[in-house]
Amino acid sequence: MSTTSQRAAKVGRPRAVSDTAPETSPRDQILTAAAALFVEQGFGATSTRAIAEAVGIRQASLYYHFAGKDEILAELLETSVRPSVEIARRLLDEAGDDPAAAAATLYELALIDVDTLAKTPHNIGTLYLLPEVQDVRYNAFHSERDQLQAVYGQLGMLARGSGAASDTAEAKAVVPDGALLGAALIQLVEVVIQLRRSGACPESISAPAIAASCLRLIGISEPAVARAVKKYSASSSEQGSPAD
Amino acid sequence: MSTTSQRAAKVGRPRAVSDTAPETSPRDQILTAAAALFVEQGFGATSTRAIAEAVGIRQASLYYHFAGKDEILAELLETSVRPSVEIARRLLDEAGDDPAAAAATLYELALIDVDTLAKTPHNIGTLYLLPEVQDVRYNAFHSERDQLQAVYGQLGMLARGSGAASDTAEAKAVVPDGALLGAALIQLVEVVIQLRRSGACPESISAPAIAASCLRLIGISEPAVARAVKKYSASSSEQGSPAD
DNA sequence: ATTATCTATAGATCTATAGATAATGC
DNA sequence: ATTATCTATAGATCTATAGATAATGC
Repeated sequence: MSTTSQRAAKVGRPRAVSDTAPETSPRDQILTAAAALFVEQGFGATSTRAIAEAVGIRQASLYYHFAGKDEILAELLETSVRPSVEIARRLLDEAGDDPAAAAATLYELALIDVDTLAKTPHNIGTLYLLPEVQDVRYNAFHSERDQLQAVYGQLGMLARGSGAASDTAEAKAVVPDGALLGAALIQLVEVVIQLRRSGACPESISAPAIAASCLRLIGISEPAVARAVKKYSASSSEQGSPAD
Repeated sequence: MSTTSQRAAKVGRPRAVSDTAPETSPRDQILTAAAALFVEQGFGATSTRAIAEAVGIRQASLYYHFAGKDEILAELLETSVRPSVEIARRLLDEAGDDPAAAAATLYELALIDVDTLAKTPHNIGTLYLLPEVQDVRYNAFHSERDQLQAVYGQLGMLARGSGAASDTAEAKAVVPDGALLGAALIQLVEVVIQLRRSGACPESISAPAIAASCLRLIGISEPAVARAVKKYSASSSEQGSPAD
């Protein structure tokens, strides 16, 4: 009897309104509902009551799972940035240090991040833009994000190589350094956040076009861009391809 | 007697705490204070009381100047985007339609916008990122911003010309169309918002490096980038240069 | 006994309005 | 008379805690 799928009897007092997603943990239900509200209305404008209502529990019940709104946001930020950082570090380790290999790796990283941001529910990347996130309370997130940016900067500098724009002294003034390059690359990847905000559906977003734009941004030649794309395609067809 | 600088006697009941910036209109004092708070703490997290306190008036007195927080934000958004749109449209009109001229114009536009965003008090560009701004209430702002983005897209397409990346069918898949190009260019220009957020002082930001990155992004060759920069420098030394 | 909810509520806001007041302008 | 402020406050929140309750687990 109890071995059959008996609707997973749950501990604790039942909810006043019945759980619509009993498979999901209450914690995740809260995170999901809060993410949607934070993204649509902003953090400060979202009340604990609104989150609780969206989940289908009473406002006070939130505090059993989280100490407050801050902690919900902190967890959302970290769980969304951590996988990117891990991938970025792995790719940087594996990357060859000749420019062509670095360019292919940068293309792959951009492709993965764009794809993730494009498909994530509720356009969760928007959370990075909330003014409240600047608070020291979210330093753990900032530190991870800085690492991600550093990887973008390093891959960009490696891929640019010794050639490219640094030929004439005149051009040198208009070539970004590593820090600016990292910031610019991440910024370009995150254009997908703005595209989704202005109504683009995830399928209409061309991750390859954005990733290739990252390569152009660092100042390598168009043939070098094409070679990097091709190199990535060749290596990814051996492994499983993460994005198309 | 009354002709001398007599401290500009003011109509209306005096403030409880004396005005620290009597030269500025109360309306502008409110806009400035609100901008700083919206950028630091977010819109929803900023109370009318906090704005009033920063100005040095009572909370209720705000309502003599604005119907509410919404109207303050709406005015901040419009007054910050409108000058950019006007400049963009003027530049697009004046721009020659050969790729080299368009590239120089795009460089100039990016330079001006980066410079403006870098120098604006309180990093006001952050306001564009507030989730609350998506509301229909701010449609006037969105419409102006869409126009700005369209100009970036058109200049980018013109500057790219018929050559560049569209050579091979393979490469074509990774070339952005006009809409994506406009979004990407604006996004890249706005990296300056993020740089300032992470503590960069306005002077440390290289507007030429960012503007040149915009040119690379569209996929023109490095010599073509250098020519566009040079062409801009030549034409701007006749006129007054807006940035450096 | 433990768990996850509930109800109830105190205390602290926050927004927006009504009406008074203290200047200048005429 | 007009203007720009003020004081006071109603009514609507919102957060966080205390303590009750209704399940399961042992």
